[in-house]
Amino acid sequence: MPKSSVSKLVPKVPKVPSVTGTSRRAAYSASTKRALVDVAEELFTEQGYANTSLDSIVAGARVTKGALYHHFAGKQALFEAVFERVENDSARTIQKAIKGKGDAWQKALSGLEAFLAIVQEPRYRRIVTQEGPSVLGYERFREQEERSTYANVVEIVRAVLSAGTWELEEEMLQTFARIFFGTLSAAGDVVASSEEPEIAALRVRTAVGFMLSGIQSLVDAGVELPEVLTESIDAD
Amino acid sequence: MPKSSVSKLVPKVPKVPSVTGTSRRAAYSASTKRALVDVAEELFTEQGYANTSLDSIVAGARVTKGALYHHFAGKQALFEAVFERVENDSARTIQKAIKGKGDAWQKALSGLEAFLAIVQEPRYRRIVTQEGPSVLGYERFREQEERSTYANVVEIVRAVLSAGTWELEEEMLQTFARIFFGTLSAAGDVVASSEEPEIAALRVRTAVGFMLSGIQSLVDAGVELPEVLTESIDAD
DNA sequence: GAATCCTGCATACCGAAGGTACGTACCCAA
DNA sequence: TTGGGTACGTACCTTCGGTATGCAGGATTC
Repeated sequence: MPKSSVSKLVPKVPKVPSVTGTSRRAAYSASTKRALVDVAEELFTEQGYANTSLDSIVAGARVTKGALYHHFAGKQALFEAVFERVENDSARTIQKAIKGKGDAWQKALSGLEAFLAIVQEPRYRRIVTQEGPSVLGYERFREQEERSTYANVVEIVRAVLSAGTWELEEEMLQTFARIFFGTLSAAGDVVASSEEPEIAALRVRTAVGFMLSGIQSLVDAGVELPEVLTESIDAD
Repeated sequence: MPKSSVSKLVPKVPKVPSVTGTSRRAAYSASTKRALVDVAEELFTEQGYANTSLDSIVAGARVTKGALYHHFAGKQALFEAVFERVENDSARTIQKAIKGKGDAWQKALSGLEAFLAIVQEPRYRRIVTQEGPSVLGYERFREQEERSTYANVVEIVRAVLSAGTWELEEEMLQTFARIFFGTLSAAGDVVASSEEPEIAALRVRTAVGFMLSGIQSLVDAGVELPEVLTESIDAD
């Protein structure tokens, strides 16, 4: 579709740079970059990574591939930018939810609610949960995760497990956080893929609360290690 | 690379079909189909789905694309065949591990061990965990999962939770199984991505055993619902 | 056992899509 | 005003999934 005339409308310049703050040119550039990420996020969410062509993205952003390859190294780099933004947004939302809650357990429950809400968002499901590991590769996926949503879970787990009187080594806490993160992801998945999210959320809260209260009772009782497999622990 | 002469070696025909059992032709056909799945599994595991070209697959199987498209509808269908085989193998391995163990908790622990071993296999990590959801799409991914590895987890959870005296509705059990499956997947992931799998496996057993024993203590005590969020349950 | 049928491939080709090389307009500084 | 470099646009290349078609040779029928 040759539509080469009137190739770009006027983007909204956030502020008026008087002398040498942000130049006019830089503002335009940032705007088109944002537009590319916006359109990419939308199309990736709707159609998936493989089924979204760069042509459709640049068409949606009303630029050409030259612009895209000026701002990003390639399709994967563009996806990574989208991925980071979704993750950062999600992490901020969770952090807001757990901030100010005094009790560690209250934090945990608030965090659970926030996480359940986020994981139901189509963009999070598609871009982070579904396509993230495949497109970015497992290594980069975990790296990115580590710095955003997962970090919140670590803090929650740390707060909860620190309530007990026993000392906990960092490695063990990381392990616990990782596993609990998997628990939460699956929990969110149940809700998100359910035909009745409300009812499913009730069941999920029950199940997770079940596991949590089980841990809580152990922490309160001052139990240090599960008796179930005490024999296999002495090698540390 | 034109290498059209001597295009195929003699495949091993399993049995001699005397009258109308399995014809010679059909044996050849099944052999080339298996060869395609074999090579595809190997290349998908090593390079991932997107980075593996059909040309390299058919070259590895010493056939052409004509053969591939005769046996499979396309690249995705070939992946699905590989996926199914990996899942079925894994499910069988787990089932062997938990068979014959009398106690429900012994079954759970044996199943955990088997699952941890499987999820460390490169082919399972890459094909099922990493690329499965993206390539097959979430719907088909869960469908396939439902019939194989996940089914074992459901049985284990059912056995464990039936140990209590309380009755449990099916929906709640499914929810619990899904969440616990997520827990196990994350647990396996920790081990698989660790630089010291042996030590990581110890920590994982401790953490999962922790959660299990927490549940166990509640089941033994006859607790029906966690007190933590009793107020949000009465809507069922 | 000869003619026929049909399966099981091979060959050649097409179009889409990611990526690249190069040209250019225009903002900014001097 | 002029040089320079950023921020794109344009044209093209290559790879790869998919398709249409041809054909050989084992199976079937008589």
